[in-house]
Amino acid sequence: MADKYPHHQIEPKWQQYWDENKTFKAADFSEKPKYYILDMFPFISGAGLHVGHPEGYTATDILARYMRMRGFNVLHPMGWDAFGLPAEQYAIETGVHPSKKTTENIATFKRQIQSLGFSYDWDREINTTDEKYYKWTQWIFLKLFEKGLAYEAEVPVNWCPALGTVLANEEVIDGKSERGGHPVVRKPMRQWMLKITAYADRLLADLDEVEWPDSIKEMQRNWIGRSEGANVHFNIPVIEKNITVFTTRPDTLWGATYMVLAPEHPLVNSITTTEQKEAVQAYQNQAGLKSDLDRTDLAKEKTGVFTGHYATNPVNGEQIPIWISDYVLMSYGTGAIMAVPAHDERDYAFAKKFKLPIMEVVSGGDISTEAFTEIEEGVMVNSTTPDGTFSINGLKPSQAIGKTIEWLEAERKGEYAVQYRLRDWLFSRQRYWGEPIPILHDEDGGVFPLSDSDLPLTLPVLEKIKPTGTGESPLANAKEWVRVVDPDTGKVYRRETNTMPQWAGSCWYYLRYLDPDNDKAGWDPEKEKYWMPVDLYVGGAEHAVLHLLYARFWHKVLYDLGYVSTKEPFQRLINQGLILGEDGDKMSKSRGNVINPDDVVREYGADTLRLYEMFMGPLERAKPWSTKGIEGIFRFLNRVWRHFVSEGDQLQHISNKIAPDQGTLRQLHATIKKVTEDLESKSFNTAISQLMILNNHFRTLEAVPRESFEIFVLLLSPFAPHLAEELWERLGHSTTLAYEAWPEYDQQYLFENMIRFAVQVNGKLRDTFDISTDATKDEILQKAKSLEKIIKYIEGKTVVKEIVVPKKLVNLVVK
RNA sequence: GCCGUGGUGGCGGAAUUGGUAGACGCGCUGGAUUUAGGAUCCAGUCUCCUCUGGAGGUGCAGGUUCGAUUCCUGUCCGCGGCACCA
Repeated sequence: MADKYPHHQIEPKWQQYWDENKTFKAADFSEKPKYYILDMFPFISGAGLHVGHPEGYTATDILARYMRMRGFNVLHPMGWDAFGLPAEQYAIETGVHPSKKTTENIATFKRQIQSLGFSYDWDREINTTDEKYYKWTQWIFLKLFEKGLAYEAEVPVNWCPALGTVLANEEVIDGKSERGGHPVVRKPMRQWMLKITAYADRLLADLDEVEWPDSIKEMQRNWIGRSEGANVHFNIPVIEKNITVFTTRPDTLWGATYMVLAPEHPLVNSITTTEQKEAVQAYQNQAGLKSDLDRTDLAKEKTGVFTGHYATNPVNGEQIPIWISDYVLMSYGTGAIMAVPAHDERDYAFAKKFKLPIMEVVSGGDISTEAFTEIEEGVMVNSTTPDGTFSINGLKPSQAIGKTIEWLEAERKGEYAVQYRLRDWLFSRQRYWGEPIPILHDEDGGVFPLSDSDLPLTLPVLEKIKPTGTGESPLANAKEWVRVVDPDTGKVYRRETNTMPQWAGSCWYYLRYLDPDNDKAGWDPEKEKYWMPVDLYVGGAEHAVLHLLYARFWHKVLYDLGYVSTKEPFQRLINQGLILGEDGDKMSKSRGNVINPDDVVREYGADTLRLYEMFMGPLERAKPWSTKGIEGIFRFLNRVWRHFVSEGDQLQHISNKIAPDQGTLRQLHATIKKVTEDLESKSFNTAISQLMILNNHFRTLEAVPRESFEIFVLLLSPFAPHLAEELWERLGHSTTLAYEAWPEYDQQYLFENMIRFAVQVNGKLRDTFDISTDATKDEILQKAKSLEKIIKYIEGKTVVKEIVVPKKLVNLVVK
């Protein structure tokens, strides 16, 4: 191993140099154009970094370094997302306070990240659990509250009576608690909600303004789930009230043969007959145990109970039975639907199971076998009011929808409506390790926000973090903290004991990086105007919907209040794919396939790890780790080093005297072009293979001209910065190459005077030939047809078509 | 189930305004060097066949085209998300 290149010396040396010289400190305000490149900061767990983290971090680091060399003022920060479940669970199990464990874990993450030589401006490091940070998270919550976007509601949670605590979905497996296997029930509990639905239309519309992958935009659009239709009012004679349903298909009103309410619908009790009471209540209890996912999408078999009463169909006066079923969700629409089994698949399945009538109002399908749901095909039938004054018969469903809404509005039986699938954000957690919600309650149910000057509201230090047994947060155990007495009035308040979800801190961290030490404000508006928006945001695809939607929502609220100057926080977004274990499975402790970057750095060095992570394949794709693959990259860096640095530690095979030959110039400039273009398109893997090709070429030369080699070193430097800095220094430069100008290619060296053409006969490759680049089409054809192998194929046949693709191929079609 | 995404040699992958499939790397085979092993260097390496040539080949089945990994239809399988993991 003696002849391996000395990464153990080189890497710490340059990390120390960058640190001491603050090489990567980002200046607020500059003549240069700014570039804000952001990583999704890591969620801190006890497991430390795994090789999946550095994938995105390496990609952004390469681009950050590249952009500096292109003359940009680059902001590239890092911080820690450190509230959340793991530290709290650890505390419950071991008695170690979450803040202690979190501090240790952060130290590990930081050491690991720094060992990879990323060019972060460490003066901007942030930590969501730092009270100087979460003071401003709480401040934003107060802004949301003042704007009426935070409210309390009764919402079901996963309640585990045996553990005396509320569980996260993740902690519930098949209706049992992960720890102990105790039964878990859905229990309504008072919760803080954020009214993200008030921003649904803007969250949807402004997706057009950001440069994100179409697939991510599509997922967000589907998540928001805008649908247009009508609210229709059905009279319920027994209670002399209306129940409003939302439907996207008001044209099928004449086909509504029954109505379904969500089991939790507030009117269920009042419209249930005595005979049905028992069955309805049993069903309600049962439905309460299921999650929405179990109730709707995963439920193959429909269930439900008849309430015993009827509703009046507003278009024809018919009495239709009212059922309850868990495929109707209280959280979507009005919690009630009109069921049109002939033209809705779910209603069809339900009607078949409970033998309810199926009435065709759009002809064109076969409703004896399945629901017919087309709206551009088919013709409305049986759709006339009893008095004959209104009919949509004969129309296409898509035309009938609008006409029916007009009629409903005129008759005051309904109106146009837009519904979103997006639900308000359940914002409270019954946990200790989160930001305290800065709210006081009085005995009469009054809610009082703290004033800005009371912030931060810090977490009380608890001797032991343990469940309260009531479902309240462990904070409720901190009696003195919870009880607040107004010094002026003597009035007693109770602090909110719920805390914020982990998402809160990550909803605005990109703003805190702009001004991390400001204790007067979350950030300085001038700095915000200079740096925002984030020019490139890189992180895991698993955040495609939730984190990105929540952060966009907060940003828009801050925009409305004038605290930020851009409508959207993240102008460009890239999602990196998962790095899988060597066995092709997701890395996890239980599978034993986790690769620890510490081991890789020790064995091969940071540059090798960085290069390998990028060489594995396209950034966005999931790809398996390979120990053999990383050795290949290590060999490449070794070859670079050993070819140019002698045993005696002197530069070799580099000449000041010779000029580059044509072949070298062409390879060199092709490499500048390819690497530059690949960096622009984030195709890191192919950029690296091009660098390998150039190095392979260099190694065939007696000596490489110094200027050519320097260009190679600069091109390599964003990928393998330690090695590049070391070579740069040995080439006689006294300062870092981090701000050297990025090489530019010259088109003239790429020119070749001969070009290779492929010759196909009937689309099959038969031969190739070389010809001058300025050859005419006729010359090319003539040459192609004169080739021995080609003559064999066209002899005695008629050439019916001759295709010449410039600079590529000739195809002769013969009969 | 719904939404999104992917499927190319033994492996990771390359090549798409439709134009020579398999760049680069790994692995493997042979050779050089070495007391030996490792490391390093050189050459070869999609599969098959009747081998100076030819046939097949990009999950599967079709279609469009002079020509399809690329476009279209259908289908199978893997992965990510599904609102309290983040």
